[in-house]
Amino acid sequence: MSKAPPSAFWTQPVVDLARALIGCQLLVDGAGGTIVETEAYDVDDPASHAFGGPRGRNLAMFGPVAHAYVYKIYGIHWCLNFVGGVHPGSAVLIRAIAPTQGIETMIARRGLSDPRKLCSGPGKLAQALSIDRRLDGAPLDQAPFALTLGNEADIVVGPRIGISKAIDHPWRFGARGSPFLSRAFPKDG
DNA sequence: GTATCGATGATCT
DNA sequence: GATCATCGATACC
Repeated sequence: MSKAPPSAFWTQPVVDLARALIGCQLLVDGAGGTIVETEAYDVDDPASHAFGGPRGRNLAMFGPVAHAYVYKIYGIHWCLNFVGGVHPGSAVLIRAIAPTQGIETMIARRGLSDPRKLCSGPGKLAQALSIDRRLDGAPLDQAPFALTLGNEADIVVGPRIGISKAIDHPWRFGARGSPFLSRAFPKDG
């Protein structure tokens, strides 16, 4: 059976954490599935909201690990991050999930029936899992969150998506060949 | 298949 | 006023 991550899981380097989260199961109020795509954002990373120190919306990033950081982007979409890493201010963006539980609920929230489009992107999964500002700073080991460790051997790496700074860091991770990724990886095998 | 663009609001200069 | 860790609709190849 699956277990919740130990505290040491969260305090490993954030890039390692992003890789380790691939294959873990994430449920929010009973809806969700297997994490198939993540990105790491380090505290000294110009592309990170934490760059420049704690202020405004990024305060949750400097809070305790194993908590959520949720923000709104482009005035429309919510994005879910997991706070973790060696230093305060780093976090992992959850970019895509393979839906396994609460699929009917997620279909209703998204207004779509194609399972490949339910959670294949940060804004999409936030809508499918009903993520919004009320979960900013919420602990991941308590309801409505339920996170359990998983295994994923075949992981692909690539540059992060949608950023304009530090674009060369290969800090995007995905389950190779998954049909639930937000986009294909550049040099997939 | 790829390219471009509008929505819509918080944050930053 | 510009930018933004996005998405979906549209136009074109």
